[in-house]
Amino acid sequence: MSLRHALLALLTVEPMTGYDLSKAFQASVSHVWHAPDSQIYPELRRMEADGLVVGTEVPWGPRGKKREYSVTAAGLDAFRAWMNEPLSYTRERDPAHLKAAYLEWAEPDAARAQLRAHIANFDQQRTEWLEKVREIDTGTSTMLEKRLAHAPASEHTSIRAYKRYTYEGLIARAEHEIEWAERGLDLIDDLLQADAAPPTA
Amino acid sequence: MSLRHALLALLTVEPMTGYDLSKAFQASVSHVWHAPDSQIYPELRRMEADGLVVGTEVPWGPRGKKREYSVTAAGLDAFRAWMNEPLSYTRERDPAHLKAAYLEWAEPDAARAQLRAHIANFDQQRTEWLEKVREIDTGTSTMLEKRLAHAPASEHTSIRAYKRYTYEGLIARAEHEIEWAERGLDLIDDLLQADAAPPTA
DNA sequence: GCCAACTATCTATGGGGATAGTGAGCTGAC
DNA sequence: GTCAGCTCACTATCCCCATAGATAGTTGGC
Repeated sequence: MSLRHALLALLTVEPMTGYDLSKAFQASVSHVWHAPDSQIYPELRRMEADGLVVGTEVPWGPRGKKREYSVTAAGLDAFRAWMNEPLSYTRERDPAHLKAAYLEWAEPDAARAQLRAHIANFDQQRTEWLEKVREIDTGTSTMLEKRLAHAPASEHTSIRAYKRYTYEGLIARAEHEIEWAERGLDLIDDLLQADAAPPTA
Repeated sequence: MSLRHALLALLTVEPMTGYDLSKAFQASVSHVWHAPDSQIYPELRRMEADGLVVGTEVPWGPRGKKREYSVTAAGLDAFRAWMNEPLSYTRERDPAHLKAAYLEWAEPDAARAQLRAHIANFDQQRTEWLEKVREIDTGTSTMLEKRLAHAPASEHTSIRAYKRYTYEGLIARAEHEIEWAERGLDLIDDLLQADAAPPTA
């Protein structure tokens, strides 16, 4: 139920079309939130029906048009309300750790491939987040700079700090996952070696 | 699509009823996988139709009966196949980090409550996983000991090692999340202090 | 002037999962 | 001997989301 809030979060920065939002999810904010356009467009309609956003037709080229959504006062209220209410932590599903717990069933090569894929996945995430932090620091994050432009100067430090804080946490998490998978690769080797040369004691 | 594999994983240890599986998800394996019984029973039926498991009626008390499912050879094949094929990493949704990125919208108290809830959540997980590791080490994990009883002695080291490895990773992750949230609490305080006493430079 | 690539929006279908309820039998404590 | 609490199984509904595909207009390069 919080695609809605993710959309509100992005729209607090500036009015956007469904397409813009879809791009934003695909690129910058992926791995924090993601949604296909087939989910975004209808949700925007619903949000408009609920008075959280208003859509206005904007000409696009000679004949084309697009629909740009901006947050209403009610939308801001809803977003603030969500921000002020605690999250409910639902039990998660974690296929990677599920598999790890039963790794003895996999061929050693498959087990290694699995862990390497884990590393590759989080290494890519890590790279993305590092780039985000760099953008925050150099002032080249378009979303952040737009957000700052609409906010009083007194809040700039906080806004910047929270963004950085978020991405730092994600980087640390990615690094932790990489480390864990690397220890797993070592473990596989150790177990195979122990197997090849059983204890002489 | 991998509730099915989670069920297979548990059933490789020993035959179980839907109720047993539901309990197993609620207790021990929650946070790695979780499913309500309303999902489990129909899935077991489907798995039986697909030949992955067979259910047998077992008497339970004078009049009652229960349906115990055990994995078939085809089920073992399917499980091994899944173990040997790489996971597809889908983009995840992370409400906690989404919120963190927009923390300036929350009241300071709400922000603190949010982070404290984050800490409480992962602290509880951490406690659970630590207990799991303790059970593994002391041989009091019923599931693990049953698994070992059915496995050749040569594999005992690996099985034990992979289980431990999994839980260690989860513990480290929980600790990382706690650390991150604690840094967040400090950050909130710092930003409020800076606000109260603006730079004199 | 045409084609490829991109922008923009929408619909359909199906699976997975959350939530909530029904109903039956069993067990043990009081 | 009965009531509370547990074991066991199943059903219904609704939402979220993934995937895929339809459609139409725009822009830029060759």
